[in-house]
Amino acid sequence: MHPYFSQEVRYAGLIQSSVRAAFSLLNCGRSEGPMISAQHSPLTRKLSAFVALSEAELAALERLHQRRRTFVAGRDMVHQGQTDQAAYVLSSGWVCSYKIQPDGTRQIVDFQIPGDFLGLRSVLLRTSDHSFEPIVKIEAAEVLKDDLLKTFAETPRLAAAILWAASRDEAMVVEHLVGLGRRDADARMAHFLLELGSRLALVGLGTKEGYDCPLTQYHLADALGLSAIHVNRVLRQLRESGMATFRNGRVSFGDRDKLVALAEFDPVYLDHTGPLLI
Amino acid sequence: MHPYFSQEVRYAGLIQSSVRAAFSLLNCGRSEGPMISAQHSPLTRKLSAFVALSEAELAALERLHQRRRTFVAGRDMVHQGQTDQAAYVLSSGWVCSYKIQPDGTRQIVDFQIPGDFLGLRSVLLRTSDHSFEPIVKIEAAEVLKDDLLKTFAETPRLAAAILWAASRDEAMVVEHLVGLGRRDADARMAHFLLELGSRLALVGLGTKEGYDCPLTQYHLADALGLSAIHVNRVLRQLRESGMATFRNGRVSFGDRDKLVALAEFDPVYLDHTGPLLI
DNA sequence: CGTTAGTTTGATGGTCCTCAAGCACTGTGG
DNA sequence: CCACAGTGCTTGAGGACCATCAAACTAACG
Repeated sequence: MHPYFSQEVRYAGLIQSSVRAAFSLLNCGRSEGPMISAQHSPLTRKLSAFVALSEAELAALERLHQRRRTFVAGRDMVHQGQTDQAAYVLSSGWVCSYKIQPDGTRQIVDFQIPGDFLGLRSVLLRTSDHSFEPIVKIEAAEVLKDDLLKTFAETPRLAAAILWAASRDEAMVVEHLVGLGRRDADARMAHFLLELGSRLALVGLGTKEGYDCPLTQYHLADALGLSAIHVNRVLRQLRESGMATFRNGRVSFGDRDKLVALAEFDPVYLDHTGPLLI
Repeated sequence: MHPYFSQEVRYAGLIQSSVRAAFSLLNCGRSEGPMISAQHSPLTRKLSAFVALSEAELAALERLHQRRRTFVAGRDMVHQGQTDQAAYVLSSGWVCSYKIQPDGTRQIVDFQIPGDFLGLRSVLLRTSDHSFEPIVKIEAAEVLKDDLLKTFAETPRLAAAILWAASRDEAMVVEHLVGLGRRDADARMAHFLLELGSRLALVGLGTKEGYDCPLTQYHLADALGLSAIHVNRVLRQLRESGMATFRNGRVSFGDRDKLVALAEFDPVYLDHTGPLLI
């Protein structure tokens, strides 16, 4: 027998399930389902905002969180070029994915917050070409290939929901690119704070008023393509104009409408609820 | 029967094939195959650079190009939010994908050159959230869902090769983001010209010396996050320093090593030949 | 209590944008 | 054939935005 055969069959099962699931989603809409509360994992809360999951699916999702691991802040979880077999679901803490330039400067591509996947692509397609670093001590559920495949095979609609989440992540990267190219520092910061707020609210870690945020001004600088010093000035200006305050690890929105106008923030790219497969 | 059933089965077949194919690729390497010449389509040339394709696969690839269509320059092929059933393979001409900001500014996310797919994701996953505009009159092969599925089912290694190409496109977007965040105008331009050169050379549309390029300085500006005026000055500087000339629709490399050094151009993200699924 | 990481502020200067205008080329219509 | 408009390229001058350098300040921590 072909040495890869068993894996091959499993992969086929995975994606076959996910495709079937996508069609199921077309017919379910956001109908009523089990109540989602703070006891559920962030990933569950995120997916439940867009897809009504059954009790069985909820249970399967929670089972994905069995292999709990922790990582200390500051040491890379995944390096460029590493072909890591496992993906992770972040359950608490923050991570950033970034690339280092030859001249030593760093560009942060995206942040991962609880409920987000890490390294999903390195499992499904190829090695990651950027690195992952925990920003604080994090807790993540290691998801081995086999666990993932098993879950997907048993609860195929989950596969579709997770692929949907991956596609949303891609849209965020594109929006990030647009911000770097065509927004000034103020609008970039405003947009960033608002996007993060929307993402966190989805997993119960923030409200319209604000959210806790462990990022330093250096993180913001590396994400937004600015110097840390200028980040500080921009934050001061947002604070003094009453739009938003970022102090002591807490982001507080003041005049949210003004902030949205400054950022030209249009959250459709975060909220696309349309069918996954047409 | 479920109204989507037949499509569902086809999708499952598609992805199942592609997964099986990915494993096949693991065992083939870049072994010898049929000779690839300029008579083949650009897509064929691109994929053949990384995967040895059989005669049958080559023939299937060419058959994908049957439904030829042309589009005039300047009018959008796909609008944001449009759920288009078809994807396209570009066979001649250039296209750009972009997003328009509320304030009217434009950010070009990527350019498509012959051999590239357009709207592949809108077929497989969801509606595109950016627009596509032909830069010159183009010729593209319309690939209907059913054609694609049939091809993939019959020649599964093609599915893997095409997924590989999609993953490469994603890596280019990330690299673009890094450039906007952390490179100055000169390095950004140098990097852009080099990347484009590598991509074009892969489909036989350029050499180490240079390539034809229909982009205006406004296109460059919108892609690189600069003003058209500054693009002009940067091009002049590259020209006067003998590194590269962009005039009359032609990019000519002068001192390529110097250009690579200026851009800190490291083409690994374009050349990753590793296994697709591990 | 010294060290380190992170924040804050000021001063200076470079990069790149904006406004303005001229030039080259192409196609169109009188 | 020439006037004219349209598109794209080129150059100059002035100024906004943001980086860099320098340094003080706070809080956490062993």
